Amino acid sequence: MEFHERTCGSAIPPSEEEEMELRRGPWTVEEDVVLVNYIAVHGEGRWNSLARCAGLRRTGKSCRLRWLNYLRPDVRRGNITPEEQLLILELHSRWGNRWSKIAQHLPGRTDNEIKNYWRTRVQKHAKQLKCDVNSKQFKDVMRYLWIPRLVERIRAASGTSTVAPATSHQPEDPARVKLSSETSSAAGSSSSDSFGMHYFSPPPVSDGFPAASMQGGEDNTGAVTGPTDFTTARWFESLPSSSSGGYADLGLPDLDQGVWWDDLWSAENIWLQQQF
DNA sequence: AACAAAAGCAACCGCGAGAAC
DNA sequence: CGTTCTCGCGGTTGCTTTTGT
Repeated sequence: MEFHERTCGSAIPPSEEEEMELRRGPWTVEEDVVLVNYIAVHGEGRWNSLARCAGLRRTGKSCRLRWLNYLRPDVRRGNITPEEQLLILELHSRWGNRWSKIAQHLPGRTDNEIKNYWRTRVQKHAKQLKCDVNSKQFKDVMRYLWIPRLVERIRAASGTSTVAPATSHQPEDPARVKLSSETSSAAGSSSSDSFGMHYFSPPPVSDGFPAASMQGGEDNTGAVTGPTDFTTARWFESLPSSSSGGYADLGLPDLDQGVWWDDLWSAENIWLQQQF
């Protein structure tokens, strides 16, 4: 990192009084414009001096956060796709709450967005099941119900028998096509590679999830362990499919719709009682 | 239609790591 | 080598929007 003071150039330096009154709370359109324009000319980084030089009465932190989470051109907004849900579940089982690390594998998604997704969607339903998100019970639900269901949906959508890596273009999703062409500037430094790397690295046969997942944490090295010897295709093929009387028989509603959850979880509760 | 509760999300905070001085 | 500064991460807060009554 370099910490040389940014010279302010033409920007009018705020007076001491102004500097004392740092703005907080929601950003205005005007502030956004200033920040975007400034970064377009000077680039990002050195956020504190950037904030000063741009004439923004914000902390460097605030500017950085606004840029990374909202203003960056490659930020993706909108619903988390089933592919992304699947990846989040998998990577979280691997690394725990390492949101930024997880975000590196979801181009255009921010750590904040993934964190919010986890807290609002996943943790909520762990609570509904009266169990901890890190508990074996909940992970079994994810492993045996949620993830297979997502995989099934992805397979159904793609019309193929294998899970297409998220980097493979899906014509119905222009955003993804766009993103995949922008991977060099996307959130992760190795986004195209890593995203396709082990799009969904399936659990070892022995105990389902990778070891870390059952301890509710991350591996000590923090390293991506890479695809297991149990290939995606093999694991995927082993899953029950709708045509073979799989989870579709539970009559689970659409995963993308909020309403499906309650039904799903009640169905899962029943199913789990039968299984465990 | 009005209100309350819940959900979703943007933004802030505290902390630790690492580089510069 | 200690201090200062910046950055980035994860956790949390609180405002806004949506949903339910």
